[in-house]
Amino acid sequence: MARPAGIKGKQTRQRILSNSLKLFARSGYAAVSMREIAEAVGVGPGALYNHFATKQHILMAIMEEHMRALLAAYAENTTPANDAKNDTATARLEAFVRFHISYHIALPDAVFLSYMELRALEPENFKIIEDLRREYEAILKQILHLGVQQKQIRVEDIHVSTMAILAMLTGVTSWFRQQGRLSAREIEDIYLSLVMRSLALPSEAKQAQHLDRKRA
Amino acid sequence: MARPAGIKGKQTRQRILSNSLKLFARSGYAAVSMREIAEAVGVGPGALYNHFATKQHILMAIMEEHMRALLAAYAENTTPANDAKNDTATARLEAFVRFHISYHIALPDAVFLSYMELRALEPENFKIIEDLRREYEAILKQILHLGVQQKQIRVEDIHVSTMAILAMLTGVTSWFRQQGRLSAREIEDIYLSLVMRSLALPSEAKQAQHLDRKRA
DNA sequence: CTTAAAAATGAACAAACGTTCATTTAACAA
DNA sequence: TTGTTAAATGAACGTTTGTTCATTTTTAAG
Repeated sequence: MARPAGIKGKQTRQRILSNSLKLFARSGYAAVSMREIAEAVGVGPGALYNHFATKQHILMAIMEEHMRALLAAYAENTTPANDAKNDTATARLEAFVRFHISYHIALPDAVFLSYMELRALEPENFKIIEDLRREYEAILKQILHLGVQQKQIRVEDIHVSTMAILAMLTGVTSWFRQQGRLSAREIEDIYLSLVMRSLALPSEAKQAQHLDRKRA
Repeated sequence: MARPAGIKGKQTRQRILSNSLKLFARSGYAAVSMREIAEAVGVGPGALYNHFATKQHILMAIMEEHMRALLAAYAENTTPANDAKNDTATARLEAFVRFHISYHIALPDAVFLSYMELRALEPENFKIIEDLRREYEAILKQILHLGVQQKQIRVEDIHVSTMAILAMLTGVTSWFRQQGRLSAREIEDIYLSLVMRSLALPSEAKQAQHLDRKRA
């Protein structure tokens, strides 16, 4: 009887999300109008409301899907097989740093938006995204905890170190350009060295020397 | 109703700036209306235009005054007398980190705003603020250059390291709360340790070797 | 084909926007 | 005191805002 959830509809929904993401990231949520979004998608203003109840719902869908995709990508990156190999804090830390940098370089708009527009979320939506964010932060925090237990790293304060390292790593999105002089892999290596040394990891010097030789 | 007694223009100007700063930092430039600002200041909407030509002029005044104050504060912090003592990159780096953290903890709203609302600036205003920002970044970059020359630090890439360290330090504003468990000085110390180790300073390397006797 | 839901339209709405302006008042110099 | 000006008012203007809705078109099942 009823028309099954049209494939055409899902396509438009995706186009609304991707175009909104671009516009929100460039100009900010409050500065983008529904008419701008509609024009970018190539539909009339009213069509947007067949897929999202309000402008806020568009923002929330972008943020929530991004945060869940981020957590899912990390979970997949850290399969049981990989986790068995990465039984030391050092190995897990390296895996985390590489994952974080590469993911953030690949999706700078979504990362930027999810950080910048938290304040545009209504309280109940804010709470949901903030919880997902804390879940992600907890991953790194646990790695640092493990590292301290295993006496592989030394830090003054686990919480502050977690926040400091995440800020440093996420900051890559503010200057990285796809056509720049450094490849994604090189940037990974540089950030990894900075992080490893900042945590006073024993193998840090070895790693840094290795990179020095490669560069020279 | 009309002009209240004992109120001077300069005072109102300052009140407009400070209230706008609070509102812009909380909700974002585009999401704050001139009427909201006027209400916070305690005047009618029209009164704002006796002091600023447009809403954009208010934002620009806040940002430019903040950036110039930041540069002036660093210049004052680094007097010729202090600079003579701090003739090593290590000493200058410590001074920079302590200055940056304490300044950013003291004025989180202005820092946050000047970083978040760059995109709300019209092109010519954007260029002015971006130049001031680069001027500040150049301070740290020069310190790293000096450190490399003096062989006091070792980094894979000076530019990336500069951006990474600044992102890490500036990130303190996103989690620091005045009533938290750590004092400003303790936070300074923690960030300083992270930065010093991440740049593989000789004194820190020695400690790292101590922890890693096998390799030493 | 018929039918009914899904999707898109674009005019319309009330509210809010940044800004203007004629007007009134406070402050100060002469 | 008088004259001038900076400061404040609040209604008003023309736009733009997010959203709604009657209507039409598209799609696919029966």
